[in-house]
Amino acid sequence: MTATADSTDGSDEQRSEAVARRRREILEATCETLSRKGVSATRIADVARRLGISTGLVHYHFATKDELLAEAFQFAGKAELEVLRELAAVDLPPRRRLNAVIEEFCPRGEFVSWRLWIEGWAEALRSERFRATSRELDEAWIGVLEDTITAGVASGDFICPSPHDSAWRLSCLIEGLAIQLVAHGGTIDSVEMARLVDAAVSAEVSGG
Amino acid sequence: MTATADSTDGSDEQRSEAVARRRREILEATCETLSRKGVSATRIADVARRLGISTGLVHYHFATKDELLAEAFQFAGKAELEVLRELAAVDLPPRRRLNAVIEEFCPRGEFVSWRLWIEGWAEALRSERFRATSRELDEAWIGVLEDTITAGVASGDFICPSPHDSAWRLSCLIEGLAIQLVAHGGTIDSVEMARLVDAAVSAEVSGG
DNA sequence: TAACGAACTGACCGATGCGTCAGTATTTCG
DNA sequence: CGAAATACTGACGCATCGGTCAGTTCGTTA
Repeated sequence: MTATADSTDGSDEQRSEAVARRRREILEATCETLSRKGVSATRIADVARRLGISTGLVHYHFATKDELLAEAFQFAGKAELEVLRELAAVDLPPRRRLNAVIEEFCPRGEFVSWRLWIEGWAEALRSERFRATSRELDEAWIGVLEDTITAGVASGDFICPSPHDSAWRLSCLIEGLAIQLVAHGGTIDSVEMARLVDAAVSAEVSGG
Repeated sequence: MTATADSTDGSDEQRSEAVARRRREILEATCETLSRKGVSATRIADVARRLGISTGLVHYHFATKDELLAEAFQFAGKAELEVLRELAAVDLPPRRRLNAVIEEFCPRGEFVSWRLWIEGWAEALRSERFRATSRELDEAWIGVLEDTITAGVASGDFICPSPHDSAWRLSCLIEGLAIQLVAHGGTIDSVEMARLVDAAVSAEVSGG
C-alpha cells in the first residue's frame, strides 16, 4: 500500500512518523510556493526543488497535482484554525479579546497567508475542495468574532443588537480592506486599515 | 503593419471600424470565458471556438495570451467604469442615489462580472496590469460612493463625519460580502447581503 | 546476513497549448 | 481591372509539465 492511499482524511496519526513528517514538509513547501507564485504557476518541480527531493517523491506522497494543492490549502487553513482555537481559549476581558482577534485577522508582514486566501477565493469559484476549505475558515473567523462580541454583551462591556450581524460585517469589512492592502498594494497601508477597522468596531459594539 | 502594433493604448478610434469591432468581439468572448473558466484554464482556442474563428486570428489581433487576458480584463473594467459614470450623471436625491449606487455594486444574477473581479484580485497579486485595472475600478467605486455621501451631507440628508472613510468601509464591506456570496456560494444569499449592507449604510450616513 | 518492503530517484512518455508561418480570401485603391 | 495591403486560416513546431515506471537505496525484521 502506498502512502497516498488514505489521503481522503488528513489524519497522520497511524502513519509512520517519518512519512507524516515528509508529507508535512511537502505541504509546507507547497504553501510557500503557492503564496509566491499562485495556483496555476506552481509546479511540482518547484516544490521538489525547494526541498531538494525528486518530483517522483512528491507523486509518491500525493497522487495528483490537484490533490497536492487542495491538501496544501487545507493544511494552511487548518493551521489558521489552530491559531483561532488558541485565541478563543485565552481568557481576556471582552474589549481586549476583540482587539486581539482583530489584530490576528488583519494582514501583517509579508502577507503570506493572505495571498493564499485571496488565491483561494478565485480557486473556490471552480474547485469544490478549495471552496469548502475557504468557507470553513471564514465561518470559523466569523464564529470567533461573534462569540467574542456575545461575551462582551453578556458582561455589559458591549452594546450590540445583533452580534451575529456585526461579526459578519466586521469580518467582511476586514476581508475587503485586505484586498486593498494585499492585492492592490499601495492604496492603503496597515495603519490606515487599522484606523478604518477600529472605527467600525466602535460603531458595531457600542450602540445600535 | 499589423493590427497588434498599437495595442498599448486601447484607442480604437483611428483603427478601421471592422478591426475595432473584431477586437471588441474577441475581448468580449475572452471576458465570458474568463468568468466561466478562470484565468489559467482559459485557452485561446476556447475564445476562437466561441466566435467561430481560427486561433491564428486571435493572435493576429493580440500578440500574446497575456496581452489578450490583460486587455480583456481592462475592457471589462472600462465597461464597468462607464456604468459608473452614467450612474453619477443621473440626478437623484442623495438617499435614492446612494441606494442606486449600492444596488448597482452588489452581485446579481450569474455574477459574471464579480467572478471576474475575484479572479482579478488573485491575478493582481502577480500581474502589474491586472493590479492597475483592479485598483482603478475600486478607486472609481469608492469615489462615486464618497461623492454621493458628500452630496447628501451638503444637502442635509446625511450626517457623516468622514464621507471618505465611510465610502471606504462600505465599499470594502460589499466586496467582502461578495466573496461570501459569489466564491463561497451558499453561506449567504443576496437578500441577507442586502440586509447587512443596508444596516451598515444607515449607521454610516446617519450619525457618528 | 539475507530478504523484504518502504522510501526514493530521475529518465521518459504523452498530452497540451502557445505562437509561428506559409498560404488563402477579401478589401482597398491607383 | 490589377496589385498591394489587410484580414484570416489551420497545420505545425516546440517547449512545458504532469504522471509513470524500472530501478536503487535504506531500514527493518527474521
